[in-house]
Amino acid sequence: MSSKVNTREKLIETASKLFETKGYYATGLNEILIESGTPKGSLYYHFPKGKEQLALEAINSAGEKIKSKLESILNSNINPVDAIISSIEHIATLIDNDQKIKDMSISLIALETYLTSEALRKACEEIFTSLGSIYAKKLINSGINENDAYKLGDVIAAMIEGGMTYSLIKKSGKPLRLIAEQTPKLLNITSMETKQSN
Amino acid sequence: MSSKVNTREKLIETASKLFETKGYYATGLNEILIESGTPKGSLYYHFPKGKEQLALEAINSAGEKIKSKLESILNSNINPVDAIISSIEHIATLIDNDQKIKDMSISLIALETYLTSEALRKACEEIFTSLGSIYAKKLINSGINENDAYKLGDVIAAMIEGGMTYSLIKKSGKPLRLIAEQTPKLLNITSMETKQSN
DNA sequence: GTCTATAATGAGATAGAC
DNA sequence: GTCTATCTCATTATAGAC
Repeated sequence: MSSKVNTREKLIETASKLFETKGYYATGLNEILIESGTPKGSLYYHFPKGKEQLALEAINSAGEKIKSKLESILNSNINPVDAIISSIEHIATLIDNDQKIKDMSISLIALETYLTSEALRKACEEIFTSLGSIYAKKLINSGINENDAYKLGDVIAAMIEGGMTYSLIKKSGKPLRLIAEQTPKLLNITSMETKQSN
Repeated sequence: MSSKVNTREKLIETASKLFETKGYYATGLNEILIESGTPKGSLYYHFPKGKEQLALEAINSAGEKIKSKLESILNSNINPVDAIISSIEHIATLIDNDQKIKDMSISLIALETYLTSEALRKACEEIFTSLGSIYAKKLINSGINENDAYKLGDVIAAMIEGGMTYSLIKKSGKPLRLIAEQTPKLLNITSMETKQSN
């Protein structure tokens, strides 16, 4: 039962949480070390390239969590519109209860780093693309044609990302709930168009 | 012709640009001073409370620019749907040409500071609220009822904010253009509903 | 009001013992 | 693989001459 894997994982876990909530530049390496109970030497053994390398792994870890959580929520509703709406309301509830981002969004670290680190930018880009695809696939399952579905998936993903920013800054899930309320308009027209041709 | 006002304004201007693009924590006071050609002593004369006070004024300055720019674009189209679409496409073009935020979004500094500075959080919240209202007022002018208009205004503002994040990270105006393309669906239904009762 | 020098702290990173 | 001591540099902020 060595700490071979655990130390590394614990570091990524802690870094992921702090980078997501406080941001990349506001989070010091020392803070990550103290909160994870790791000495500095171990960090540089596991992540020789330092903070940026740790951030890359933290972003990927956060991305996996966000993606799998979204997929699981979407899968609990057969109807894609209901599924997407409840995924939005789920985040709104999280923000109302606990006033910060945890396994919800990488917007902060993405905006902080896209100009300074191409590696981190690309990691964030891939996650954003994946989220759009997850929404798109749910729509495809309900009969919307692929082209429309991928367009809508990206629009929905971006809209929710913006909604999270609004909700966090306003300290209220309301902006997200307004988005949830308007979402059917975005989806129904497309699904009607495809169904009209039947 | 003293620098009484100019030094102060120049500092706010420079800080505003750097905070918007690089972020609050990644931007050092020294960087602001060098780029604006101001000695450190002057900064603390004009902003005794230091970086946070400067940031507050920088956020408000950026907010005013963003708001007035949006209003001017929306006013150049009578039709509210066309106006909103072209405001989105305008930002998309800016991002395609110049790969960073300038007088477009305060999302970055908002997400960086909402947990650590209530003053900055409130400043950002006010701007987000104002942007929603600007879209709402354009919709009200076209006959949409006030209640729906304010809901839609916030949704549109949040959606565009998320679209900017997506476009910046993807280094492409495409996400914003997809949003512009889908926007009529969001707006037409409401406007149809209100017009159907005529 | 302006400017320079400097303090005080904390950051990221490294060296080397164990 | 782990841990500690330390280096270097950049940060925000202050003191005091002009």
